[in-house]
Amino acid sequence: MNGANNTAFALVDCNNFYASCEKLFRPDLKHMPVVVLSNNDGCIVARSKEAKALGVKMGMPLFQAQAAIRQHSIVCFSSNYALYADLSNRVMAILEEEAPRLEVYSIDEAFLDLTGVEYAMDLLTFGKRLKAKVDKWTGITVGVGIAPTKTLAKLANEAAKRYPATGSVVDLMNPDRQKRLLSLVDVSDVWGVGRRITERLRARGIRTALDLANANPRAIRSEFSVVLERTVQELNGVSCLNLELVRPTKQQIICSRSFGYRITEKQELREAIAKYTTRAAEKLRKEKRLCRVVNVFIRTSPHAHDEKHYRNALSVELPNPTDDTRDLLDVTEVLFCRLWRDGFRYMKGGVMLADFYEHGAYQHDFFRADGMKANSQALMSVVDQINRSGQGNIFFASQGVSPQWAMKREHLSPAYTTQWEALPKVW
DNA sequence: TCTGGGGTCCTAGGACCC
DNA sequence: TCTGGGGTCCTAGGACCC
Repeated sequence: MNGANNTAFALVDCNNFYASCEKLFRPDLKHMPVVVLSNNDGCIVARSKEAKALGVKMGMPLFQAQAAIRQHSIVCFSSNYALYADLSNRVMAILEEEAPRLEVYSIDEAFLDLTGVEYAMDLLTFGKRLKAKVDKWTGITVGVGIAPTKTLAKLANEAAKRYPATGSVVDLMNPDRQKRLLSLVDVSDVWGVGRRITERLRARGIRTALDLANANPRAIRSEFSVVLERTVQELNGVSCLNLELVRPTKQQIICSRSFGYRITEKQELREAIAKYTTRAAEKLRKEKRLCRVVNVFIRTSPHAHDEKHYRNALSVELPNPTDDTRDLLDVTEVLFCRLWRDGFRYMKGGVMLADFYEHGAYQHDFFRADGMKANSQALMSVVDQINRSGQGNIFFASQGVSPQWAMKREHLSPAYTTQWEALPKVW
């Protein structure tokens, strides 16, 4: 915690990021309403500003939005993460040039440390220049919120979106301006205050962000948690949340998907679990870690009220940590067979890895045969290289050859920036 | 018919130990 | 007759985020 602080943060986030990425390569859609769908084309996860204006809600299931989509000719895209990740990297690279101390908070947001910048330049001017540069170089428009704490920077960024007169850049360093904004913001719009906490705060008469800022931090701590206490401090300009410059290594890796249709055959679900195991193992090796705990879960749809439900999960602790796909497949196969029950329509399954170790940092169990398979590292790195090369894929037989359960992606855009064949053509 | 995926942090409560 | 209390570790579940 910085007691006497002169910190300054900027939060830069990309407007309607996924929808903007899709529009970038389709100038014909420039003023058209566009939405981007979640995996399996299930829900709406991003909306262009035209789609928002038509009342399309975030998180709405596609089938519920169908009528509006047809009526207003809204254009739908399946999510294309290769494209979004690539454009995100471009935006982040530009931000880093301007403010080297930055934390990439999510695919479309970054916190920048602007401490000291005010001695060289007015912060509002800095923000406007930053925005102009990203807009011009990438075609992605961003909003910028500047404040002494991360939580206030989030609110400044919200205000930049909400009030067009700001030109999408808001400097909230001044305490009087902070108070004025806080009084206009509902407490549910504060970062870290979700649905549950909003209800409980309202019951105590705390309705606006200013009410929360004026609450007694100690009382908040005892009635809620240290997390919300920090939020109160942050709203008062006392910085408690520091910039995380290096991404902390992951604590767990999850690979799970809803299926394109309900699965009733054991062999199909087995193949799906094998596929997720393989993907999780790839992620694990990318993190350069070994894992010791493996968890498998399967379940039916929680939304289907007129059929029987089943959900279950099992984990196991391995004798020795591993990153070898073959070891993990052995384990998830056994767990899966113990989980499987006939007679259900399965909607989703997944694999979770946890309890990570660095290579060489783990003392192998003396009394067990050394778990490491011969040539494990060499084999796995060859597999990873081939699969990354784009020249083809090799996979383990247990995944099945041509899975029918694969994701539904009926509205996928081309890989504009990551595959030569898909580059847009200019005539 | 059709409802995402992948994370983090905190807390309460039980097990266990001395 | 009367049977402690404090500390640590682990796990499940809740709440939040994008």
